[in-house]
Amino acid sequence: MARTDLKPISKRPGYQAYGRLDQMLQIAAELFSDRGYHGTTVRDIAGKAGILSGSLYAHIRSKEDLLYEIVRRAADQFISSLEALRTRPNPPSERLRLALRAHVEVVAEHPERARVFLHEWTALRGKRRAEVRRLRDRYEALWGEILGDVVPTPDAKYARLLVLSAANWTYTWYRPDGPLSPEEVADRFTDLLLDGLGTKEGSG
Amino acid sequence: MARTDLKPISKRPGYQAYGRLDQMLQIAAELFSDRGYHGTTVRDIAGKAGILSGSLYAHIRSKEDLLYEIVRRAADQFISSLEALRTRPNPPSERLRLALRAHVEVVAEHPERARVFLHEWTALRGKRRAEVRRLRDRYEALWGEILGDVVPTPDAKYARLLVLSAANWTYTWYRPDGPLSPEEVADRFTDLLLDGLGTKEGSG
DNA sequence: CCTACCGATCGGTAGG
DNA sequence: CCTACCGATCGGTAGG
Repeated sequence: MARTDLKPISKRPGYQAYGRLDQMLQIAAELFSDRGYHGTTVRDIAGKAGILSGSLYAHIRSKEDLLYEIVRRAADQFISSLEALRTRPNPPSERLRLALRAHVEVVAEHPERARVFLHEWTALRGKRRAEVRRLRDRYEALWGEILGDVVPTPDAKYARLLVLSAANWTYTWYRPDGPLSPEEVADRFTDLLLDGLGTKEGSG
Repeated sequence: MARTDLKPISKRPGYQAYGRLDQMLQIAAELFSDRGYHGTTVRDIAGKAGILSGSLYAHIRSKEDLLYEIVRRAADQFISSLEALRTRPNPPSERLRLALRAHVEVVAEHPERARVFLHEWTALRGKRRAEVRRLRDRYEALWGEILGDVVPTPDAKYARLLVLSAANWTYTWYRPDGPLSPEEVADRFTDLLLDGLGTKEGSG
């Protein structure tokens, strides 16, 4: 399970180091999110980085390297933010609230990475695509754990789908510069999910 | 507001007529859904239709014509299926149930068109993109009407986001050949949304 | 709908 | 990271 195919010029620790490679990954994530993987050219990416397209290949081996690395790191963020909650001894409904907060916060922090993780990953092929699918399955399994403690078993499947839908769709509408904080969004969703929205019945 | 830029060779009534153009739209929808608009070539489309790429242009003026026409027709389906419910005098929660059924049924009938409508539309540019955005806004406004009758005003905004998330995310996981009927999915979601999923509390 | 193409652009490389 | 490319493929067209 090769961790990455990026050129081993230097062993950079993480996304936040802001070396040249990290900068290129950030630029690529924005463009892939905006125009899609196939709608983005290596010249677009190089141009935004202030270099010529050929020079990109001093840092990467292929365009797909960039997509893979963005997706893999985003998956790590989503997964580890949920795993961090497992150790805390909270009641199930509180764990649901914290999990939704964690998810929306990851989306809010880097919407472009979230979008690439949740959609553009389909442009990956072969082994890398299969690996990303496993990461996605793992993330969904973590949600299954959380929901299994909240909802009776026969409903847990639909509950998981419902919660994941709400969580995953956020990247299509949430704007970090908008009026809603990630926490506010997550808490409203949690309240509506736990209590239900049927509070006006009989009036129609 | 030009309705279409397709060549006016013949005035075909609708999608179900299965003339040559409709067949090409169906093929294009499947490929766009599968590989994305930019990931699909006109040679892919022509190949699946059993002709050469140049021959496509006897039916269309550009590749974008195909995308636009698929998206426009899909939008019509989603919108009219919700508008059809407005005339019926149902209680609000029942209208929510019927609306979710209608949405999931449209997704289930043609998942590839739903996917193109809900995602690949972003590949459209200029006027066509703006027009599709208006169609999407209109669809969301119809949901706003429905939710406004179910939920108290301050929560209606989040309720609409929650329901639309559940509805719109279905195309990513729903499989027509799977064990779940559209109605079953919609009804489970409706029950969970109306009643809430917090039924195990205190056990964790 | 085919034959036969076109200019533009694509991802990527060699050699500095 | 640049100069200078490469072969392949792209969306699309002219003329039948």
